[in-house]
Amino acid sequence: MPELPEVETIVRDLRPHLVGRAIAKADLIRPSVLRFGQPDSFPFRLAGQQIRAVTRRGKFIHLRLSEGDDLVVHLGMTGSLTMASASTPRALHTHLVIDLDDRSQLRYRDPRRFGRVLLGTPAQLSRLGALPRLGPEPLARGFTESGVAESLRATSRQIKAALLDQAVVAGCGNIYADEACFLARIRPIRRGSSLTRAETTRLLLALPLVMREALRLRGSSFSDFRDGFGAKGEAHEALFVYGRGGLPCVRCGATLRQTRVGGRTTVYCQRCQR
DNA sequence: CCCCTATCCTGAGGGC
DNA sequence: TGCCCTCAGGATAGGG
Repeated sequence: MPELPEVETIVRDLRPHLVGRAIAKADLIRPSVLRFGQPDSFPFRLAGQQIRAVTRRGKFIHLRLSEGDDLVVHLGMTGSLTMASASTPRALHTHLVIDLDDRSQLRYRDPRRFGRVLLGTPAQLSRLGALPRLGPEPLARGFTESGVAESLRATSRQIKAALLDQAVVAGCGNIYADEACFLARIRPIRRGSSLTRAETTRLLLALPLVMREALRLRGSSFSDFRDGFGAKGEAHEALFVYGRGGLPCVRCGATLRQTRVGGRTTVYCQRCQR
């Protein structure tokens, strides 16, 4: 599941191939993936526009286009956005293909279809609430002082459920929520209101740490994640707890406990994490 | 307002 | 081998 480090890996991969390129043609193979914008006019609106910038906000990828549009992509659970040559056969579940003026292609694929594509000017997208409100960026300067600590300590929800809320922290998903809780030695099932200031501080230091390390390793590829060229990352081999329920804790050797928080599989060490 | 659960969807993996 | 069942989860609608 692409979270912040995976999405950032893709953005950095794609940026040098996309910026400055013009869109020659767009093929919206499965119109239902377009959640904002008109499917019928979509190809005409994109054709001829130049890609000016490729950026990320939370788990959203933004292609800023020359006529003022943003083409926005969210990868959901199983989405991928990759460069390909026009001669490569398209994989099953490819929903959008964009031909560029250098005869390369940008392909959007998403078997499970939890992802989405949006097209509009930033004003249109924000005016009609097409994009959700997003909290601070964990990798931005000032993250630990951004007010996240206060919102975590103010909620009665389980701390991991709050971390997964994109309005609280942008870009955090199931993997790195578990990893950050482990590194901070905090039980993910604790209520936010039960955390001390010292504990929220540890958590807000741990989250960027685990994300930077995952970014260095080009993301976690459990089943579906692929970078901008279709290759796997290596961060999943370095994870402390995610996917390791029932296995020994890397720190103390105790058996890692697996439960559910907010409908998500959650793994933690009963001895290390209080 | 706040919190929680069900829902969308396909493919992988287990059991028999 | 093949069939059926369960499970994985990001975002969000709707209920309590």
